[in-house]
Amino acid sequence: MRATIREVAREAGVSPSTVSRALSMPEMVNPTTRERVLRAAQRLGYAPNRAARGLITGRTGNIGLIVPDLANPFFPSVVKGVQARAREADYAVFLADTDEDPTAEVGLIRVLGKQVDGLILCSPRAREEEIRDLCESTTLVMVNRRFGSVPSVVFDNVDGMRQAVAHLQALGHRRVAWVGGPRTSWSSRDRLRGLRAATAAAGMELVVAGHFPPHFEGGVAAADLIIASGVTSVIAYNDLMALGLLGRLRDRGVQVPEDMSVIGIDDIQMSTMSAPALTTVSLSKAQAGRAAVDLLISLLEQPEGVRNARRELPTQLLVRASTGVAQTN
Amino acid sequence: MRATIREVAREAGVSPSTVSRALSMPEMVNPTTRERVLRAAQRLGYAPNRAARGLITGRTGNIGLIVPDLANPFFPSVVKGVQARAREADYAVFLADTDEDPTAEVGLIRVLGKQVDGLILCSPRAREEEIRDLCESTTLVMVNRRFGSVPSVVFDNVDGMRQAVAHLQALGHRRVAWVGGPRTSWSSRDRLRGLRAATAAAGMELVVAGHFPPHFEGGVAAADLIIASGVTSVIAYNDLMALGLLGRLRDRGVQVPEDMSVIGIDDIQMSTMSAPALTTVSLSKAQAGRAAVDLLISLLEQPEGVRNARRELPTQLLVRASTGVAQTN
DNA sequence: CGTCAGTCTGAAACCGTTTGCAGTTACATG
DNA sequence: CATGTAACTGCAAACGGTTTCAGACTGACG
Repeated sequence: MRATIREVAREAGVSPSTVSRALSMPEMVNPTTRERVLRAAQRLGYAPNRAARGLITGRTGNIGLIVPDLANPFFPSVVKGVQARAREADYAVFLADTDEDPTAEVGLIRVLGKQVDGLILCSPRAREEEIRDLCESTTLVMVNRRFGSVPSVVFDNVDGMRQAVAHLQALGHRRVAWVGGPRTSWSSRDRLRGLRAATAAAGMELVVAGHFPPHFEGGVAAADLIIASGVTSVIAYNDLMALGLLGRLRDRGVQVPEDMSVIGIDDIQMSTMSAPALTTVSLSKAQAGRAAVDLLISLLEQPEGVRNARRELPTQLLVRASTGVAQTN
Repeated sequence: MRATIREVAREAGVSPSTVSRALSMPEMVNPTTRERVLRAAQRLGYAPNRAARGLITGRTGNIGLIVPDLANPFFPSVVKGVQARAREADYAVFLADTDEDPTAEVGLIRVLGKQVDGLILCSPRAREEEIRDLCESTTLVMVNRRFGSVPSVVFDNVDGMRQAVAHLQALGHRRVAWVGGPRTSWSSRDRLRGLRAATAAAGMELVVAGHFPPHFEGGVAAADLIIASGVTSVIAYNDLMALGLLGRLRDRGVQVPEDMSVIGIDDIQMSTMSAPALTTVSLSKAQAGRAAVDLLISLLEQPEGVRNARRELPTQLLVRASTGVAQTN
C-alpha cells in the first residue's frame, strides 16, 4: 500500500492540510515545519495520488496524443518529441492510433478528452465542423493542420515547396508532377498550394497526379501515372510514397535520377537508406511534438492569455541522390 | 461542465447509488428503473469520472507501455497492437519512450507504475534485480524478455534461428556470422543461443561479431568486420541492422546475395523496400502487443489464478532477395 | 498591558464515485 | 391475515487529496 497524506501528517506531527501546503505551496509554511514534512514524506516514500488530486483540482496531469498511423515513421518521431517534453513538464501521455479512420478519431477524441487536460491531434482527419465542436469541450492543439483559430503547429510548406522547386529548376527541369496524399489531408492541400505558387513563379509546368494513400503502396500506385505523364521530376506528399515511387520506377526500368528526379517530404530515417538516397524536404518532427506540448501547456495555464496560438516551423530541403540534371531530349 | 452522477440521478428521479448500479451492475436494478436511468444518462451525455471511480475502486483503467525507442520500427508495430487491444477492453494506454536508457526505464516504471493498473515493458533494458523489485509493487508483463516467473510474451527465437540456418544450409553456406544487438538485450542472447544450437546441429561454423547498437548504424559499423571474417552469410539481430549491413556492403562493392547472404529479424516494413529486399525472420509484432494486453488483463482480473503467465509466439522465415546460393570458391 | 496586524496551522467541507448496510416494498406462503 | 423472503433502492461512509475559513500564536506598537 502506498503512503497517504494522512500518514505523512502523523509522521511529521502536523495536519494533512499542512502537508499538502508544504508540498504544493512551500512558501506558505514555516521553514522548520516544511523541512519536517518533507523529511517525513521522503521517509515514507510519499507521492500524492494523482486521481485524488485531480478530483478536486479538476486537472489530471495527463495529455492525450492522437495519431492516424504509427506505422508511418513520421509519427513516431512526433510522438517522441511530445513524450520527452511532456515528461519534463511532469505530464503523462495517453497515446491513441486511429488507423486513418476519421470516425474513430472523433470517438477517441471524445473519450480520451475526458481523461486529459488537453489533446494533441496529429494530422487530424476529422471534418472541420467536428473539430469546431470538439475544441469547445476540450483544449486541443493540432499538428500539421490549420483551421480557424484552433491552436496549431504546422510546417512552412510553402517555403519547403519553394526550395524543392528552386532545386529542380536549377537542375533544368521544366515539368514536375505532384503525387498527393489523402483528399482530406490539410497538409496535402497546403503543400499543393505552395507547389502551385512556386511552379508558377518559376515558370514551370505542374502536373497533379491526384490523391493516394500516404503509404509506400500509394507511391507504387502513382508511379505508372507519373511515367505516362512525361514529366522529368516528381514531388510526393511524403517520403514513404516517394520510396514507393522509387521502387516501382526501378521495377519499370526508369533510372533515378537520370530519367526521373524524385523528391519526398518528411525526412524519415528510411529515406537515407534507399538506393538512391532520397532528396527530401526535411521537417523537424520531434520539434513539432515539443512545440505542440509547449503550446498546449501554455494554453492550459492561461486559457485566454495566449495571443498567438500558432507555430510555424521551418523546413529544409536535403539534397541527396534521387535528384539530378534533367534529361535533355 | 460535465454531468455528474447526481444530476443523472435527479433527472431520472432516483438516488446516485442506483445510477451507479444501473451502469456498472445492470442486473441488480429493476429493468424499468434501469431503462429510465440509462435514458437520463444518455440525455445528459453522462460518462463517469474515471478519477473518482479510480479513487474508490483502486483501479485506474489505464495501462502503461514502456518502449526503448519508438524510432525503431519494431516498436510502433507492437504499440499499435497494444493500443488496439487495450481500446477494445476499454483501457487507455500511457506511452513512454526511454531512449534506450536503462536508468530512465526504472524511473519511468516507478512513476508510471502509480498511475496505471499494470505495465507492459517492451524489450526491457533494466537489470534483473531491478525488475524483481519492480514487479513486486506493480503487475507487469514483459515483451521480448523472459526472466524468472515474471509474466512475458516472447518469440520463438530458437525456431526462428533454426529456420534461418536451414535456409542458409540449403543454399550451400558453411560459415555464418552473427551481428549481435546490445549486450544487455535478452532477445539478442536468446537468438544467439538458438543460433548456436542450430549451427551446431547443421554442422556449420558460427562467427560471432560482437555487440552493436540496434540501429541502421550498428549494422553499418559491423559490415567491415563481417567482410573481413570471410563468411558467406550473416544474420543480424534485427532488420534495421541488416539494412545497415546491406548499405555498407553495397558501398564496399560486395554483391548481395552473390557474394554475401544477409538475413534480418523482425520483418519491418522497410525490409521489403530495400534493394535487394531483405530475407528475414518475421515476428508478428502487433500480435505480441495484443497478447501482452490479454495477459496483463487476465493477471489484473485474477491476480493469482493465472497459471502459465507466458506466451511464446511463432516465428516465420520470409525468403526475399538478400539470400542466395553460396559462392563456391 | 491591551490591541492589532501578520503569520502559521488545523478543522472541515468538498471533488464524483462506489459500496456495505439497512430500509422499503411486493409477493408468496402458511 | 400475519409473516418470511426476495428484490430493489437509498443513506452515508469511504477513497485521498485541496482549499476555505477561522482560530492561535507571535511580535510590534501605542
